[in-house]
Amino acid sequence: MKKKKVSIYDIANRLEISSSTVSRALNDHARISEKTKLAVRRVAKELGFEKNHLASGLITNKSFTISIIVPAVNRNFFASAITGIEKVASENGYTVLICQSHDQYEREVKLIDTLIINRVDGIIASLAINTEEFDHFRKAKNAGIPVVFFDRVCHEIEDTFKIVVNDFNGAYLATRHLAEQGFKRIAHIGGYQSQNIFRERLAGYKKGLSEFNLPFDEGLVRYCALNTDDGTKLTEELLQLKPRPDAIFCANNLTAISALAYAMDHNIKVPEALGIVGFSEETVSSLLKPAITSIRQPSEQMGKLAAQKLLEEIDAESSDNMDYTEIELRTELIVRASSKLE
Amino acid sequence: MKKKKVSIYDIANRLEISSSTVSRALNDHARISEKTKLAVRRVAKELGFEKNHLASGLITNKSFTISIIVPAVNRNFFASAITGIEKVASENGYTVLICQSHDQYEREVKLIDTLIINRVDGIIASLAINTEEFDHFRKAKNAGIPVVFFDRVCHEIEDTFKIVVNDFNGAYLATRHLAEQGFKRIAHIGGYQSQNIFRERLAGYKKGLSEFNLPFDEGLVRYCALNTDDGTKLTEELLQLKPRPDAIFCANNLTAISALAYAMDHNIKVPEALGIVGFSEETVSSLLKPAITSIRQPSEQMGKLAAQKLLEEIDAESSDNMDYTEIELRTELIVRASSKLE
DNA sequence: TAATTTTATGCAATCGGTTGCATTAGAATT
DNA sequence: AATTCTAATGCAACCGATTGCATAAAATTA
Repeated sequence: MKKKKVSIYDIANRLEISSSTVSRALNDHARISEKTKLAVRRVAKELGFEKNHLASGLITNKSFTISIIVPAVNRNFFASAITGIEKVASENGYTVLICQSHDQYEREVKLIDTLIINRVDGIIASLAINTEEFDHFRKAKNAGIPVVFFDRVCHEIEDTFKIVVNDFNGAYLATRHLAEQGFKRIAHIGGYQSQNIFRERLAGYKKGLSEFNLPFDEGLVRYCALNTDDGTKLTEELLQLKPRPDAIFCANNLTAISALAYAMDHNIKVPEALGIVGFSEETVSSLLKPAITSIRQPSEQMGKLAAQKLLEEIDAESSDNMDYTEIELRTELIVRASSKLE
Repeated sequence: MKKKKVSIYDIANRLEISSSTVSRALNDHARISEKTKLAVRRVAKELGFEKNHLASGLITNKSFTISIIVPAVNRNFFASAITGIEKVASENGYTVLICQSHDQYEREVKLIDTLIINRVDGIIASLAINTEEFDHFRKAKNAGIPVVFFDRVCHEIEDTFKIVVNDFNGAYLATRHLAEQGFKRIAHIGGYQSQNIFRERLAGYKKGLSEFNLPFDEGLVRYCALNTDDGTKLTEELLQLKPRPDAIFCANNLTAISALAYAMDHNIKVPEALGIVGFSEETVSSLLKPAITSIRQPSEQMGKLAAQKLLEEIDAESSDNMDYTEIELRTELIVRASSKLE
């Protein structure tokens, strides 16, 4: 049984004033004298008063809770984004509800429903890999709940902030780097093209190729859910092609790691016989032998920005005058052993 | 601006009955006729009614929210425990609030305060590595909020459920395995001994040694926070000893991965010149070359159990008749290349 | 000193459900 | 037909904080 807690009425009784005065004093209302405010604060502290958010939320129609929906929390990129979001949120007195879609569209839809019912004040989301339809987010918007997308964003809904990195450029940097190292047949393990970011990464890959006059060959490209199983299977497929590709640019890091594992299993020397570059970093990227070259994304920064934009929108009186820009951050190429031919 | 929503009063008006009847009908109260219930449900659906949890929570003093506090969400063990907790929680209509202590005692204390203020219905926690004092958890208990510990548990507070694995046995299995493979000088990178699980793992290690008549040598043991930096530094220290250890049993997986990385950097062949075994699995454990032998923990199962026990305690009228057992699950040795001499 | 303004506080309704107790209508019993 | 019982529903208080409006007290002005 949860204990009864100290309420503003207890403070009011003790000081023989009304509860409205206590409420106003605690909220630092201008119409309350300094003397009363001090007294109220003192007694509040004395009794160990803690505001009941349920009660104030009921009347102000706010929960001071925002929610994050990500595919999975155990990927480094999302974990650091979450860390960034949490920092900004807690600074502003918000609690953060973390939800995992496990990259399943159906779960994402259900989660949004739950969040609407629970009246969260805002939602930050990165789409499940198979989400191609966005009515659930529109439903949230219609319920008056602001939505901010990051990384895997939805362009179909225009009145939302979007925080992305320059995926095109990142992929271009990665591919160019491989070409500069002298690799000639550069394959690509990409994500399903339903997600914009993976289309961008494919486009950047193409640009990287063409800049070095390397032909784009659809046969060297594979699309998948970017998990380890896919990575292993598709690496095998690619490496059985004749002639064999001499490098792979992977659209995420898990597939890059599985590509590396596959190569080593089959005595294919990395980077001599196969150059590998990944996208976004895992904690272990630098620990693997050879360490994996990768595109670093400012994940925590993205999280912070997403949270800031969301709070901005929550605080705005009406969302009519919102300037819904898409914010694009820069990526960085981190060269490690898996792609360096010297 | 959040939109006004349909309330039970809207349903009551439409049907020209009282709000209490609507409330009871929706809660399937025995005293309401089937006919009325059906009508209420129909209209509720028609109008798109969604119960306001703030309002009902205010009066029932429940939030239908439970919270998890873990050191970090981006470790595989915690991520799967969270997944387990979420499954059980959502089946029972609870929302899960995930918090990260980032392995810092101070943050853990703050988080608990926030949770108490937010009136969560229960807390599931795995301690920060430097938590040696538990008043914050007692405070939660005193506020009437049940606490369940898992993995890194607190034995000082007796009236809580605790879900653990047999750390002693896991460590014993790991060490015995190394000894069986013929390794003679087995070192140990352990966690700070403030945490019970790391004391257990050390004890299991000792038993494994003694069973094979290998002497326990304090000089071969190091204690740390078990992050990658510590792992790298301490591996270096250990490998510079003369005579050099020929195997390392690491108390977690991150340190095992860094030990492997260090060895490969310095041309020390694994497993021939150095056997490595870790504790608990990361997604990449099996992808590394050589793949790392490890102790597998039933992490999702632990999460499920923790959630079940917590809900049990929440539902119990008074906590007097709770049977606070410590539940111990089994670990399993997964032998991979990093320790197999053949 | 009376009238007016300013400042500080209280009253009471409200948010949206829940619940103990009272009430009504209808069925069952005598 | 009168009485008792039961099933179904309504009344109204309540959870704890917020807030528009009223009012009292103090300060200022005429």
